[in-house]
Amino acid sequence: MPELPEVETTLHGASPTLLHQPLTGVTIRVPKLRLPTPNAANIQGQTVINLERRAKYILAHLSNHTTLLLHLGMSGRLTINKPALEKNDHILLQTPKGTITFTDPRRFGLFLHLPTSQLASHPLLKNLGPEPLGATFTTSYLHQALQKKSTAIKPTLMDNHIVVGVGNIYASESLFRSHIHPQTRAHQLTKSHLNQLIKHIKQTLTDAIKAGGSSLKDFTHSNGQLGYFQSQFNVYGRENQPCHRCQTKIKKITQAQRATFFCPTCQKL
DNA sequence: CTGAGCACCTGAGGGC
DNA sequence: TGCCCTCAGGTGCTCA
Repeated sequence: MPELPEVETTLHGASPTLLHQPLTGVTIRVPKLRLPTPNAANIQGQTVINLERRAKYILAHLSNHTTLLLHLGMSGRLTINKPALEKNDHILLQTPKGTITFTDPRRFGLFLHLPTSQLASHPLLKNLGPEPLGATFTTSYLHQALQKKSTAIKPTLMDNHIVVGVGNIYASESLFRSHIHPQTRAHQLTKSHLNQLIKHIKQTLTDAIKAGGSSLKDFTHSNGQLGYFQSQFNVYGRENQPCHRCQTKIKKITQAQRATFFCPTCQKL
């Protein structure tokens, strides 16, 4: 999937087609993604009055006090004005500016239609931690949040209760930049470690957003262009290749059933 | 409450 | 060519 930078890039890519536009055509071609999909008739004709991102969700607020909640899952993608309908094109949103197609082969994505007033208390949203790029994601917050966490820092960074939007790629990349070993127990990190970590999470995500998101197998910009942050990865996907900093071979391990990449020399336990 | 493991699902790529 | 295995960006549920 798309991690936070890809979601952010997708949102910006789709915005000119959707924002302040009426949804003149809505086609929903799949009964359920991760959860059942809504009835197109309830969405059609509404105008998109605002677009925002929360964690990896894209929220499209509609004129009738309802909101479309979109999550790209692992393999979801939005494309503008796709020339032909293909397999796994699940949802089409048409406005006078163009058509947005939501494609998601694995169907781990989400498309829900909810009253806007219910968003804050919705089970998927109510327990989310702070935004990594927000002002409340600080060293003292993280220190407090990790105090009782004896789990390894890498999977902990991917826990949405602690902080949202840090996925498998950027967790590894941020830890590398911070010189922190991914297996370090979260509560053992000092404030100085956490200060570095916060700084590098923000920096890594910001760099990736500037670069237009990473271009992994299933991700392209909404306009079809490829992001190029991928070429800047220091550790992710680089098993056995030399560390950019010290030439040691990058190691791959498994944590919480997910691949973790790190440099055993630069990142000490 | 916590942490570990499994679940959802398709498609790409490697080995034989 | 084809079969089988493993792996992939996420995240919520169940069970011990």
